[in-house]
Amino acid sequence: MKLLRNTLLETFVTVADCGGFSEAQYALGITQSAISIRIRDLETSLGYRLCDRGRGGFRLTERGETVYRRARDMLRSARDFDAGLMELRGTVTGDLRIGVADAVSSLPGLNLTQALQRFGARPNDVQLDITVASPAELTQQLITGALHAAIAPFRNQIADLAYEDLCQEEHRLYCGAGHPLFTLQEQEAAPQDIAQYPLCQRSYDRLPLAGLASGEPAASAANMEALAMLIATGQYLGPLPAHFADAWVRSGKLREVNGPELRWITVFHLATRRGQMHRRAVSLFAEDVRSSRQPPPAAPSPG
Amino acid sequence: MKLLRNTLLETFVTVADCGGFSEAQYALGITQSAISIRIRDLETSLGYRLCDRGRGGFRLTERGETVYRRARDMLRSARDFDAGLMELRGTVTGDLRIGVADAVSSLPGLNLTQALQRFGARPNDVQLDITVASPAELTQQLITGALHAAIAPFRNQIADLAYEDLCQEEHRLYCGAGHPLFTLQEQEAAPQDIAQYPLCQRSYDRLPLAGLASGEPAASAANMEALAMLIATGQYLGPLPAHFADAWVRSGKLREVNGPELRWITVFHLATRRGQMHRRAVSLFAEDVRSSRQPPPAAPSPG
DNA sequence: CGGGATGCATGAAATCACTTTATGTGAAGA
DNA sequence: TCTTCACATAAAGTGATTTCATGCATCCCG
Repeated sequence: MKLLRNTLLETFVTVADCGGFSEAQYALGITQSAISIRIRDLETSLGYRLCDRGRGGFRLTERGETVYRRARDMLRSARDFDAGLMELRGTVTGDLRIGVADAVSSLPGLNLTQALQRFGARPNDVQLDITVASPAELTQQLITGALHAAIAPFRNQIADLAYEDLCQEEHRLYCGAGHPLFTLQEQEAAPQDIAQYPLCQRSYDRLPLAGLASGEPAASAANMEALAMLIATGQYLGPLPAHFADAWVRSGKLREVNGPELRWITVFHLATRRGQMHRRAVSLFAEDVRSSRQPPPAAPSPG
Repeated sequence: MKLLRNTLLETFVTVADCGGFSEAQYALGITQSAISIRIRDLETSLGYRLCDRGRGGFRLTERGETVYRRARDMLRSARDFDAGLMELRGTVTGDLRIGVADAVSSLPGLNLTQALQRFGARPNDVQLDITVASPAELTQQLITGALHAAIAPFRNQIADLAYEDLCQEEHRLYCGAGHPLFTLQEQEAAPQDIAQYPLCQRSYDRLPLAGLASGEPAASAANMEALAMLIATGQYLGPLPAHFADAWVRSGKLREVNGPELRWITVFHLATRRGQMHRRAVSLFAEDVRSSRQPPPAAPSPG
């Protein structure tokens, strides 16, 4: 159902996303001709040009950029509005846009796969959309309404959002084959030993490696897999979530650096925009996430 | 221009406002027949009944109430969205909904009439809408977007809103003809004398009459004119803005009660929702309000 | 209990808006 | 120069909306 929509604006946003009229005709399911007319009509009623187009390429004008951003956000909240009205009927419909931090799938305290299964098993007609991004980006998107819920370690919490503790993640320090500490057997490395080696970190959300990091890390990566590769080069020491590094350790590519104070705990949260919970799809998903938490592993049972 | 609108929802909101189909046909400018069809279509696509109607009267259903509130708010922000796009053209259009505290027109530090004149003299095509309400109500309406700007003494300031000092208002204590203190000539009344008489106050936004008020005021009024009438009965003492009480004093209906600590200063603010200033109509109005402030009267020049 | 008035629903015809089909235009590239 | 590409435009078809005319149920009044 589409109540609060506008064909012209939707066309414009899709065209901007597709980067041209001819490409957009497949996304919109109408002919290029119709798109041309719609954009012309939109420009006419606005009174200014939204994009330069033609054989020379497609480009939004400055105003077009502004209109694009506003229209995209507005259409999103219009979809949510529609979904809210539909949910009064009792059914659960609309978009559910969730965002997660990276490597969240192997988090020991939370079985997100199970949560998604449970949500999908409910009688609903919801269009799921999952994004992976940094906590800062997730926060931004929650505020604008681009996301309904997000799961990540939110170090900086915002008053406009509601946070709920989900589980913990343990970070440890690792080195790769070829690193001087890699061959060190069983012994603990002293803090001053460690401090002399270059570190690598995630480009956002740095752990407080107090005393270790001498200023800026020598290398950084936005992605967890990429960070692990950096460490595996043997050139850097770097922190990784234990659950994520396990596979790398088992395959012999990484090795934990033991030492005092070399383990950190990060708390994962479920964040939602306050007042967003009235969307049933959102609150149901939150419920499914909660019930998919797993008790912390009380020492792995010896096989 | 109307870009992001929905005929069905607008019809429903208008019908709800008008309290029936036949009344709404004049407001909407279409026949009752068309209204009937629109409401039916809306109900069909939503899947539930919005209102009971017929010769037996018109009444929103419970869901209808919810849809009404949400639709009203959504349509308002849709109008603002449209206005924002139009303003990119350079013209100033759309709604400008402002709210003021009561008796703001005679405020000595601010010539609101002049501000409105200046705004109206600008080349614009803005539909003005002015409401009078209590500071608390104004705050609420600013948050929901029902108002773009408000002028009042905002004692409790909210983080979501931006406040700007405008001017001060002096409150004094008054009594009416027939009150024991009314005949007291020129002398000051002692605090303990005053404390024995019943007080009346505004039902919201009470002044800190520390030491005077023995608990709750004996009477209260939501409206300044009403409060003045209460005082004029001679039964109560009560605070009023000096500029407002002047006319009453001159006509002999009220008289100031002199005494130590019997004058209070209230600060008037211009409040807007943060991020609302990008609407040009709003920022222009704010400018006009600012430039219509008047320096505090440095003792009236003797004629 | 019956007549008139009121408030809404419905069917058919008219109107309006939007889409497609077919073709034109102008720039880039061979 | 010729072809291709990306969009613009005209004409005609299709579908959705509106009005007009009328029907139905309820309420008011005597």
